[in-house]
Amino acid sequence: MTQKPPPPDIVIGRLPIYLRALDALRQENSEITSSYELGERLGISSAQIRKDLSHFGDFGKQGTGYHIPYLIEQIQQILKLNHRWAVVIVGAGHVGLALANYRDFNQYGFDIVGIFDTDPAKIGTEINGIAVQHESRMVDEVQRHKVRIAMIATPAAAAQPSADKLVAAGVKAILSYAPITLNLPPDVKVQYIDPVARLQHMTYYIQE
Amino acid sequence: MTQKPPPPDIVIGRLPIYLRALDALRQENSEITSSYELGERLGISSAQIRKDLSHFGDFGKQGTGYHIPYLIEQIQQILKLNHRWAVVIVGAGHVGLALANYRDFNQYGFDIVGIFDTDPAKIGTEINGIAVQHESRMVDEVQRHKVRIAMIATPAAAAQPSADKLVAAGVKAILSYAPITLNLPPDVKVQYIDPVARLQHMTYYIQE
DNA sequence: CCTTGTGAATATGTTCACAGCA
DNA sequence: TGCTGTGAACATATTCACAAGG
Repeated sequence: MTQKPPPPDIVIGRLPIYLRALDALRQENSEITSSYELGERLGISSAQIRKDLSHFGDFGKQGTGYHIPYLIEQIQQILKLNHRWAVVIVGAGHVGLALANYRDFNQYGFDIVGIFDTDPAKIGTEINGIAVQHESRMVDEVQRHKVRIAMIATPAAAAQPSADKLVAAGVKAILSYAPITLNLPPDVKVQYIDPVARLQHMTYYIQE
Repeated sequence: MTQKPPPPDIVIGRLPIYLRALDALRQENSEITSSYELGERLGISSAQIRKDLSHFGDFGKQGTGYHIPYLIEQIQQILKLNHRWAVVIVGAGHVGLALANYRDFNQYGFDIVGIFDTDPAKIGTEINGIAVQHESRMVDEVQRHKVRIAMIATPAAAAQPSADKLVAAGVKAILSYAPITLNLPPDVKVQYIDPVARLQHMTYYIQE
């Protein structure tokens, strides 16, 4: 198994899903699984799982399947999850607060090291043990903690300027909850989470 | 322009994004736009926008472009956004509360008509004018309000049973924040929002 | 000119189906 | 036998490039 072209982004996007399913299987004390079992759980074809994994190595054994702890280990390595990541949150509104309180980030290796806002009334309040700081402190703090990942939870109008500051301070990945398309250098990855758009997508299919 | 095959789902998923951009343009008092301008704003090729829209009709004028209010109207109609939708939230933890407080749902035509949880301590508390009710009341309330859309914000273990109850009560679309793949009848649409998976996707690309 | 709508060409993604090995 | 890994076949999605109309 060798191939020059980088693995497709869509494949990278499925690895976290596989990881999730593998974690659940481990919790159930399984040692071994197969592309068929994984596929069944995830509603994905077994062939797709095998082909996806084959981009990164030969992780399975013919006739047997995949050793769960080993495969988890490998996927974590591929996704660079074998160390913790520092993350900041921009915006301390309802979304920012929910993110700060979300325990899964810590559990999966992401440490919230700062929350920033421009509203003086919010500065100094503590969320989940982290003090809200003024956004003017953001660039310094991002550099000090070598933060590479940010979550933007500001109003739409504030998102682009905040993103620019984050990028200038060294951030390389942004998860944005603001409903606008951000303009960023090509080496910075962005992902958008837009619940309203997701609902609007589904209404198309609902019969009246 | 005629075509038998239904428009691809991926195209439906982009319509809300187009709507968002058109709304922004309208706010800036533009009357007319082009596939080029839209594409520029959204980081999408103009050809893709034209082809996407062509699945539903001839909305533009050669040499001129698209009339913004007209195109907004048309897309809203396609996505069935020309009336309001009743929505329930399952789970009154941090995520459920953030969703309940999120003003955009109301602004874009989605009315939160109920929030449900199983924790006795939460029952009766009010969020954004909506009382949290016990989950045992959920099926009745969903039927009473003819709810077709639900957002699930429960722990992973509770998500599938909740989804089953929702579907039994008539829900046709589920936006799930629980990190598991739900098993549902084919006429029920699901979308997942999983911030941890999104972060894990992006870490792949971050150079150390 | 400018911009749409669209076949044709290309690129990307998924599934099939099976050789090969435990 | 039971499962992986993978070329080949197929299906889907995107871009090209241009005729036609304002």
